[in-house]
Amino acid sequence: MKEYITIKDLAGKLGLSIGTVSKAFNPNYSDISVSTRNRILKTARELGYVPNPFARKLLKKQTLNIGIIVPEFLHSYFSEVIFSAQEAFLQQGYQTLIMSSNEDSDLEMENIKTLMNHMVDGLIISVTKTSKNHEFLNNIIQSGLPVVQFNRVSDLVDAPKVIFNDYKWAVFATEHLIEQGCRNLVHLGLSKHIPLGKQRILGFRKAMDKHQLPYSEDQIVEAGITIADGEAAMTRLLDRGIIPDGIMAAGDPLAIGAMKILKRHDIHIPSQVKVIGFTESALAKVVEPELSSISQPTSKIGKLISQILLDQIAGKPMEKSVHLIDGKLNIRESSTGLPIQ
Amino acid sequence: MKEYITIKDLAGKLGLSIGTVSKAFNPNYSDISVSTRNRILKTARELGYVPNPFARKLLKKQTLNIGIIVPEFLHSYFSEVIFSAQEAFLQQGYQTLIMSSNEDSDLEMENIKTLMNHMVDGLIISVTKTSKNHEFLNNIIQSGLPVVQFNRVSDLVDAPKVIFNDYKWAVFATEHLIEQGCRNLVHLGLSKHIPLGKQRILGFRKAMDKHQLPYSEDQIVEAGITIADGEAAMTRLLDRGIIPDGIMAAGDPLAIGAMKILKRHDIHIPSQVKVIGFTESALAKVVEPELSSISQPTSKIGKLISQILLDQIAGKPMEKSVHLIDGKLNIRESSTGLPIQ
DNA sequence: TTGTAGGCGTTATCAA
DNA sequence: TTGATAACGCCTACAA
Repeated sequence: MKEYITIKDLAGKLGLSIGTVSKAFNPNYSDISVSTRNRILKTARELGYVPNPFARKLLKKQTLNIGIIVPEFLHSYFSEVIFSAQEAFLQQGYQTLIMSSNEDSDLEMENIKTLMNHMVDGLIISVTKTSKNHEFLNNIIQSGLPVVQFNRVSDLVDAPKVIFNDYKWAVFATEHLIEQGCRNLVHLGLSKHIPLGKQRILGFRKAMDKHQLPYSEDQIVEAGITIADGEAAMTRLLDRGIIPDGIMAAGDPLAIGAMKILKRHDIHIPSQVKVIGFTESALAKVVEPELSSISQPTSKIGKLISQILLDQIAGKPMEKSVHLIDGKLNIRESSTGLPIQ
Repeated sequence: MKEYITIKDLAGKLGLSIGTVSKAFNPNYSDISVSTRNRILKTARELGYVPNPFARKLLKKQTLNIGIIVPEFLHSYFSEVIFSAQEAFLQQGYQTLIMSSNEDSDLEMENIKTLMNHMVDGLIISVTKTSKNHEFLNNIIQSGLPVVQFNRVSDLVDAPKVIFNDYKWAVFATEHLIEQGCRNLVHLGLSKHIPLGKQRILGFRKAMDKHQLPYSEDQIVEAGITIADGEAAMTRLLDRGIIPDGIMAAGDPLAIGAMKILKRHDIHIPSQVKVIGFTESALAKVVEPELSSISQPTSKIGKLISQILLDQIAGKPMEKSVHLIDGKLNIRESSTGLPIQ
C-alpha cells in the first residue's frame, strides 16, 4: 500500500493538534472556529488527505459494510437490483459485498459466514430454493444484525421482506390471455420450493376459476427455470397430447423454451397458442414473436431494500414486515397477434 | 453493530496473554507450543472469535480492498468477468468494490476517487469510450498503486492489459462468412473511440483483402452498441440501396438489430444474408435463426485479471504488459442455413 | 514458550 | 476555541 497522509501530518503542517484537525472533519462539532476549520479543510484538499476509514471503523462500532447474497446471476433481474442497491449504499458511505450462492444451500451458508467475518453492518439476502439456513439466519438476526429479504424469501426467517406481488400479477397475466380468447391454458411454473413460484400458480388458478374455465392438474407443470427447462416441459406436454391455446410462464426463459418447441412443431404463435412470460428480461424483445411479459421495477426494488436496511441499522421502528411491489404488463405480439412498437 | 468477541475476551477465558493468542492465529510464528495453539484455536471456534479485519488493516499497510470499474452492465460480459474475478479475490482474502461508470467519463473519475478514498490495494479498470482520465490514472499508477486494464483499454494508461484478440477473431468471423459463400460483406462496428472496435474493423479488412474481395468504405459502418443501434444502421444501409450477403457485427445486439430490420424487409437469413455476432451473449440462442457468434472465456478472463493484479501487489515482476485472450467460433443457423444443435 | 508494551489513525472526553 | 490523552483490536519486537 502506498503511504497516505495522516491526520498527524496535517496537524504538524498546520501547527495544530490532531484533536482540532479531527473536529474539522466531523460536522457535529461546533466548538471550532469557522476560520480554522476552513484552513484545515483547505490544506487537507491540497495535501490530498482523506481520513483513514479503517481507523474510523475500528473505533466506531460499525464497519460500513453491507452484504448482499443472491441465488444466481442468470436472470438480469438480480444484477439490476443489486447495482441499484449498491449505488444507494455507496451514497450513504456503505460498501457492498456481493456474493452468489449459485442455488446451493451449502455455499449460501459459506457466503453468510464470509460476510459475518467481514463484520457487515447489515445483510440483504435472497435465499436459494432449497435453503436450509433459516435457523442460522435467525440466530444472526437474534444477535442483532439487521437483515432484509427480497425476491426469494422464507417465512421461516424473521426479517422484513420485499417481494413482487406475484399473485396479483399472475392473475393479470392469465386474465390477459383469457381476454385474448384463450380457454385452454397451461402454466409453466418454477420449482415448487420457491414461494414466489407458488404465488404465481395461485394467481393462475384464481384467474381460471374467476372466469370459470376448467383445468386439470396436468395443466400446471413444475417446469424449472431455464430455456432448456421450458423446452423439456413443452415437449412433455405435447407428448401427452396436450396442446394449449395459451401459455402463462413463470419466467421469460421458460416461455422462450416453450416457444422454441412449439415452433419446431409448426404450431403458430400467437394464432394457435398465445404466450406470456414473467419478470421481463432483454430476451423478450429478441425472441420472435416478441414476448409479452410482466416487468418488475428492479431499480426501485434495489432502492427500497437498501432503504429498509439502512432504516433498520439506524434503529428506526419498522413500519411493516412485507413490502409488496407492483409491476407492469407489457403486451407484445406473442399474446395478441399484433406487432406492437 | 453487534458486539464481537475480541482477542482480549479469548485471552481472558483461557488465562493467556493476548500476545500468545495472537500468535496462534499467525502461522508464521513457531515459538508457541502446539498444544496451546490448538487449545486457543479450539475455544476460538467455540466462542466464534474472528480477528477484527479492521484492526488488522489499520496495522498492516494494506486494506485488502480491490476496486473494479467497468463502463456498463448492458452486456452480460462484464458481470460474468467481474464475478469470476471477485471469487478469486475473496479466496485470497480480498474484498471487491465494483462500480459502473455508465459510459460517462466524469462518473468514471468520481468512481476512481471513491475507490482511492477506500484505499484500495489495487484497481482493475475497463475505461469508458470517451475516457479523459488517463492522466489522473497515470498519476495514481506513478504513486505506486497496482492497476490492471481489461477489455476497454487505453494505450495512454501505463498499466498491463488483458484483451481479447479482437483482430484475429474478427478475421475468423469474416472468413467464416466468406467460406459460406458471402462476397458482398458489411461490418457493423462499435464506436470508433473504442480501440477493440478498431481491431475488429482491421480484422474485417484483413479478411476481405486476403480473399481479394473489394469493398467500399460504406460497407464499414460505425453502428453503435445496442439492438436499436443495429436497427438504425441496417435501415440506413437499406435506404442507400446496400444489400449485403453477409454481415459481420462487432456485437450480438448489433447483429440482432440488423436481423430485425432484414426480416421486416422479408430478406431471408441466412439464404439471402448470413450474419455473425461477436462477444456471445444469451441472446444468440434466442434470436431466430440462432446467431453464430464469437464467445469469450469470461470466467478465465476474470481469473487472469485478478491473478495479474495480485502478482503486482505481491511485487512480482511483470512478465508481459499485454495478455491476448482467445475465444471460440460458435457456428449456428444464422450463418449457415443449417440448424445446429 | 509465554508475557509486555508500543503503536497503527482515528474519535471522544476532558482539561486548559 | 484548542490541546492532551485514552481508547478501538490487533500485531510484533523484545523481555521474562
